[in-house]
Amino acid sequence: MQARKNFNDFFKSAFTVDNVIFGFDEGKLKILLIRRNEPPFEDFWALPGYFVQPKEDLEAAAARVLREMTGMENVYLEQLHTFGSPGRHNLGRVITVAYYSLVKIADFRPRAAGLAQDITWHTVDDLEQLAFDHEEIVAVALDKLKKSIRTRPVGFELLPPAFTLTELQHLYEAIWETELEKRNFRKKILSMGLLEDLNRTQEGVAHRPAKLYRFDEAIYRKLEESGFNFEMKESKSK
Amino acid sequence: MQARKNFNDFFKSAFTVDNVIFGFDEGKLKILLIRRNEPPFEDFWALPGYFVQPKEDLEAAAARVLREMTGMENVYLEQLHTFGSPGRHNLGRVITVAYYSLVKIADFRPRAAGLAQDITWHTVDDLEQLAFDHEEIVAVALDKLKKSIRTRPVGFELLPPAFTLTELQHLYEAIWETELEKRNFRKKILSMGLLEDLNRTQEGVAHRPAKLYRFDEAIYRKLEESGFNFEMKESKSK
DNA sequence: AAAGATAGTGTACAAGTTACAATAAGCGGG
DNA sequence: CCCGCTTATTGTAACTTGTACACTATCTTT
Repeated sequence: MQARKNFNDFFKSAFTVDNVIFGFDEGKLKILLIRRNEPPFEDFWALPGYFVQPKEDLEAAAARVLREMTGMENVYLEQLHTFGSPGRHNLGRVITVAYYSLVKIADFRPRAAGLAQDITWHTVDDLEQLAFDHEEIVAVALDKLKKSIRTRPVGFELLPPAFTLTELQHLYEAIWETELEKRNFRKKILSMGLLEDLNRTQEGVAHRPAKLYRFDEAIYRKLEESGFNFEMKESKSK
Repeated sequence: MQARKNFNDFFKSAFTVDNVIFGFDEGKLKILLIRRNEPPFEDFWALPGYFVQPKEDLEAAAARVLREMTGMENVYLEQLHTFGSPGRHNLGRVITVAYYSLVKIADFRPRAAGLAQDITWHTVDDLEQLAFDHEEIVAVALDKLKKSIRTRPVGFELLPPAFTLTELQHLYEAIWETELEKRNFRKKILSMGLLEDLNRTQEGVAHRPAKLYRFDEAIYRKLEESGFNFEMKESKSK
């Protein structure tokens, strides 16, 4: 096949992590983008990302980027896909491990500090052209998110600790780009027994205030162990 | 944050692809392993893998490894997860992009040729210790496969072009490590309309021969476009 | 107190899932 | 050729889940 090589003879490549950070606000699904202030793709919006350090674990690198850019810690973070086409970066070969995270947008405090870069939320259905292959990465992340909220209770990561059923429904509708039937949605989600009624209601709304719920993760863990499968369906109806 | 660096100052790492190649034979789920003939982990079984070449796409590298090791082409291949702990390789930092593939084991012709290495199938439920972190990679692949056959008709990739319903059922049972109820399994899979009855039967068996079916991918594509979702459930019963 | 807005709820029908057992079709041996 | 062995094939009733659909309740504002 080929002669035995010394380890250091093998090709090495730069590698980064890029983070698709999802948030939910004003009834819309958003992602956090950073405006580049140096070439290549200067002035384009891009996914937050950075080079992985020599002794740094991949997930740690993704968490670091998240912390440095947004000040947020302990948020939902999961590896998505690795993108490594030889031509994806024009300064040389860069392989990127993409992560996606789900954050409560209210906790976001942009840490623009030393960066002098814009960091802002963009609604996903009207993105301009992004740097590098980041549009493709976002597309893969969206696809993953759509599947993910179907089979795991991750949607709650995008909502505040106390939320109304209508807010939760709007979240699903925004991600799936469908409309769901109110009574059936409530029946389904409540029947799983994962929501705790907080016996509180919304305040400051000009109509009947809705009850507030929280997601009970402890119960979910217990149910999961005994074979329970979370599952929501995109029904076809209005 | 930090001074602007020249691109070439960033840390670089070696990159490999590793391939979890699944097959199904004798009613058991198997994976293809290669016995290492050089340190580190000399004489340990390992996943087939190799360094990614400078201008090579990741998926192309995975396909190349598959071809070189097994002679197989055009098989099901999908990216699984990227493993990059700083300590996972003791000669230096090596990041591996793991792929998994599903092959028809009957097509396998080991190309041991120049390699002088053993390449053999191992049943997944009794693996010895593997090289590097390959046990973890296999575990992730197994997990993925279990989920995958539930929601996409990929199981057929592991079966010969013509198969019986019992074989298909055994495949699901092997992967899920459950037993399924015969009548309900058949009803479910046939009701999807994805199987074409070949009007042929098994030969050379000492009992009533079973009908042979094939998976009709064209129909699946059509159904998928119109919103159909493949879905099989691990029922709890025998 | 009336208007405006959103919250909250029940029921009948359809579709899908589950549990369960008897008959059919080949082969091989006597 | 008949019997026994082995696996293949099939239906139905009870139950669970999904779907379609519209009215009343509660709060705020004027």
